[in-house]
Amino acid sequence: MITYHKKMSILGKKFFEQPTLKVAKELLGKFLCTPKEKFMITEVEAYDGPKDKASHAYKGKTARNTPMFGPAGVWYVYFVYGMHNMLNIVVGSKNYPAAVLLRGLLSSPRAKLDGPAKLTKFLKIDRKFNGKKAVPKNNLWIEDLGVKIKKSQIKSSPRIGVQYAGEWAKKHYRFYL
DNA sequence: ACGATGATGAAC
DNA sequence: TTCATCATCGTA
Repeated sequence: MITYHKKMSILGKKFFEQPTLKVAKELLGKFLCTPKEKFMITEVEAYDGPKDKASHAYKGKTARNTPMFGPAGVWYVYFVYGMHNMLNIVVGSKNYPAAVLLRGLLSSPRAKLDGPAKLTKFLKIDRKFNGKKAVPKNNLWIEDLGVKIKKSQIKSSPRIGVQYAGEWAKKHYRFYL
C-alpha cells in the first residue's frame, strides 16, 4: 500500500543538477509518468562523469551520447543489442556527462517491469524521446508523489553488464528497493 | 546456456 | 566499409 504525504511535484532541472549518486538514490520511490499512468521507480544505475569507464561518455562526446553532455532533466534514450531501448535521465551540470539509467518500475497488473528493456517496451519509449526534456508536454516526466523511502530500504550492487570497465565495474552504482 | 538483431565507434 | 562490441530478454 502506497501512502501519499504531500502534493505532487514535477522534478525539473534543479533536482537533476545535483550530484549523480544523490539523484540516483533519490529517484527510488519517485514516479515515471505518462499522460495515462504513473509507475514508481524501483531500480536505477548511475553513470557518473567523463572518467566512468562504464559510461558511454568515457570516450568523449559522440553523436550518440551528446544528450549526456547537455543540461540536466533531459531524456537520453539509446538502442542496444539490436532490439532494446534504454531510458536514461541526464543529470549533473552542462558539459559534465552523467545520467541515471532507469532499470525497473513497480510492476502493474498488466506487466512485469523489472528490466530496463521491459519498461521501455511496455511504455513504448524509443529514440523519439532522445534529447527531449522530461516535462508533461513531452508525455514523459518524473514526479515526486510524496512516497518516503528510508535509507535502510535502499540496496546497492555493482552495475549490470559492465565487467569490461575495470575498477569502475566494481563500484556500487546500482540502487534498488 | 545462447541466439536474436542492429547501431555504434574505431580500425583499416 | 568492415568488424567487434554492446547498460538485454526470452526461451531452453
